Amino acid sequence: MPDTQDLLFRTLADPTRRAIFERLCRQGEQTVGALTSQSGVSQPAVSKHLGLLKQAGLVRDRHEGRQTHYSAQLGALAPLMDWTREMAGFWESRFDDLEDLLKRMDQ
Amino acid sequence: MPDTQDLLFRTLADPTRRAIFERLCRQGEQTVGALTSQSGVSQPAVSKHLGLLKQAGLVRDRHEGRQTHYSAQLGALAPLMDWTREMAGFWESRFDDLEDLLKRMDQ
DNA sequence: CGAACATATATCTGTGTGGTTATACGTCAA
DNA sequence: TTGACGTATAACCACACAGATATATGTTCG
Repeated sequence: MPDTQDLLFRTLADPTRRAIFERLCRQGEQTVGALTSQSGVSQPAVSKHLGLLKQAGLVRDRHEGRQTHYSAQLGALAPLMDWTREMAGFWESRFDDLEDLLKRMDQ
Repeated sequence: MPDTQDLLFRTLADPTRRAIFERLCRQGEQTVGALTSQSGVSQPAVSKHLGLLKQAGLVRDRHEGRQTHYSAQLGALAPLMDWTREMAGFWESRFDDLEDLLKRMDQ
């Protein structure tokens, strides 16, 4: 069972899938057909990508007649932002430590 | 030729590789041996991961005698933060648009 | 020099997964 | 009900790639 960050990174690692997600972010809710027409891959491939995006919590689906509308769930990106900030934070704290050390050495 | 974001996402998608990078972020510069001892995979595997991390600009290497020291290059995470912010930005702007629409409808 | 060590490269293998086509499932219109 | 449509699922294939083992490259020490 992969943790949330792993699932997010793995899900967004594929260019086609990420492009679909980006499109949903930029242009809002879209049907599978609309997404397929600009994806460069077949409709089943798009459905599969959407399934994985949904599994990662990155999209919602809404059924309306025979169409399915998908939309981005931006909240799902939070763990990614947290992770990035955390990594940057570790770096900065180590940098501060170094700075302190240099200051003490300077005395 | 993959763009920077694609390379970043793909590089960080692997759990073993991401763990190595995290360790370098948390604990600073490490030798290949030190990284190997806690990675759960073989030394060649670690070397290969470090090679990919380096290719993505996420780590630097410094040779000292027969050891190689690796350290995290946090600047390389910037495109990732930019992308995340961009996606969140699109979402917010669409939210603002909706708000505007509702306001106009309210009049 | 030769041996132990640290890391990198070579080669191979198994598997995960993105892609396809074919088909099933649900919905709307006639 | 029949047929067209929109989407999802099934079955299959090809390929990328993470991992292993074996070996090469380079370094320190005796």
